[in-house]
Amino acid sequence: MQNELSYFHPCGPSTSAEYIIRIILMLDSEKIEFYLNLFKGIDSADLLKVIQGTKQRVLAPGEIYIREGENSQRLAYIKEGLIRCYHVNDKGDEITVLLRWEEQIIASYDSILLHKPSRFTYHALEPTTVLEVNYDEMERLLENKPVFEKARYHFVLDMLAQSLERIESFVLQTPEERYLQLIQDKPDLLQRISDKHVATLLGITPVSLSRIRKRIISRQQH
Amino acid sequence: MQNELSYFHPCGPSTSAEYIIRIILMLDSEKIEFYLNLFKGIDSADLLKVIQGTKQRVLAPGEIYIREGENSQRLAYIKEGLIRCYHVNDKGDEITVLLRWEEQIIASYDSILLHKPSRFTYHALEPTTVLEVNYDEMERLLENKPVFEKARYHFVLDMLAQSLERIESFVLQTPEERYLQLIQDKPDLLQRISDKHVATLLGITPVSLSRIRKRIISRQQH
DNA sequence: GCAGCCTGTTAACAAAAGATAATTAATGCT
DNA sequence: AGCATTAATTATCTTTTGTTAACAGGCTGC
Repeated sequence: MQNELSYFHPCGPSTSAEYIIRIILMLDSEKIEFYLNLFKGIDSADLLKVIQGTKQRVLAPGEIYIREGENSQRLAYIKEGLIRCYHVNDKGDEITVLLRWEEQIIASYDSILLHKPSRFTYHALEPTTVLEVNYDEMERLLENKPVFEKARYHFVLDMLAQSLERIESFVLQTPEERYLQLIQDKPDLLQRISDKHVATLLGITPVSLSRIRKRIISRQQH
Repeated sequence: MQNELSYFHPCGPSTSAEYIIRIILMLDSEKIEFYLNLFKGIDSADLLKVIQGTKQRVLAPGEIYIREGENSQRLAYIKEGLIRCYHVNDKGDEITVLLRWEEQIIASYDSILLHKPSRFTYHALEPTTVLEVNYDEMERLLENKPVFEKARYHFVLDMLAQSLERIESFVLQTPEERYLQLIQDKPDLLQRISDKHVATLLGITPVSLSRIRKRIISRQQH
């Protein structure tokens, strides 16, 4: 990342447009997609600073991204792969609290939203590529920039809508209905992760999920 | 509300400070609390416009505030009382999806977040006083005002933190644990609403909640 | 007062879920 | 290939929940 930009010294640019064009030429399309996603229409000088602070990382399957107890300010866009956020209960079982995949944003919401150490561990389930920024730094950098404010508002709004939908599913649906909904909404997910992670995500045990699947199949045959 | 401000004509104010002071003198303290809550530090001219668009409403117990199918842009601060958001399932049972009380904000998130008709009905459970604005109007009025962007970001961030906490409770806790948590976090709530509403809020049936209570009591005696 | 309505409790039964353990299938590693 | 590890299924048993219905207490309206 740093390499890509080392050729470019931002000393007195003639116009904003020139800035943008030169940056874009240096970046691969995935990264541009990421920035446009996060900061639609932001001022180019600010955009440059953000780009300079962005790191690309590749996580191996099983690799921990944010550890429990850590106060991580990492905000990452998942370019490819799958990240699981889990909690270890008293019995030592890992409970999946959140799953995030390509084109989604991941962060320790304990640290970023509540300013406290993460109660969860975040790790990759597949080879995962993320583009990461430091939230604190970025916020300091872009404080009082209207476009940034708007961008992050819409980002949080989006997460809120998703969260409320998930709450609804717990209140209004049975575990079986939640499972059927999931395979409808994201059918490839079941090929990618183990059932036990799906189970805890749905709020049930792996054994129970296995029975639900059996029930569904026997109903189809009938 | 309209009355209180009809004496005041904003034609060429000398300073922002003067604006603010004159408005504050005309308002009762609860309303000021509301505005400060929503727009910490906003420009006084904008604040005035928002105030002019704010209505105070009193809802009788049982009175519907937002009806299912409605596309309501109401964003309300609950000054006093309790509003329940519920869904009627195929069997005709009402399922409580959300409960909001004094000092909280209530809105149809279907309409405001997703721009579609509300799938839920919102109604008062107690005599309830709300201060309401039209979200669309307000957004148009305050577009590109940095302080407003910041305020609404923090408001949504707050709701997101609450939502994520509730999701956690469904994934990590049993119904009984959720119930115990609720009476710890908000003990007065149980005196104010019926058990059946608590039950569906926890994702269980009223019968089941009754049994949970019995179990807890018998365990205490033992 | 009384009938009707609603709420909460209890009972009885069916269905589903949790816990545990054993078995089988799949996967990875050397 | 063979061994070890992990995941998924199945079985058994216990616990919990859902469902339905009955019943008691409280409240309301007439």
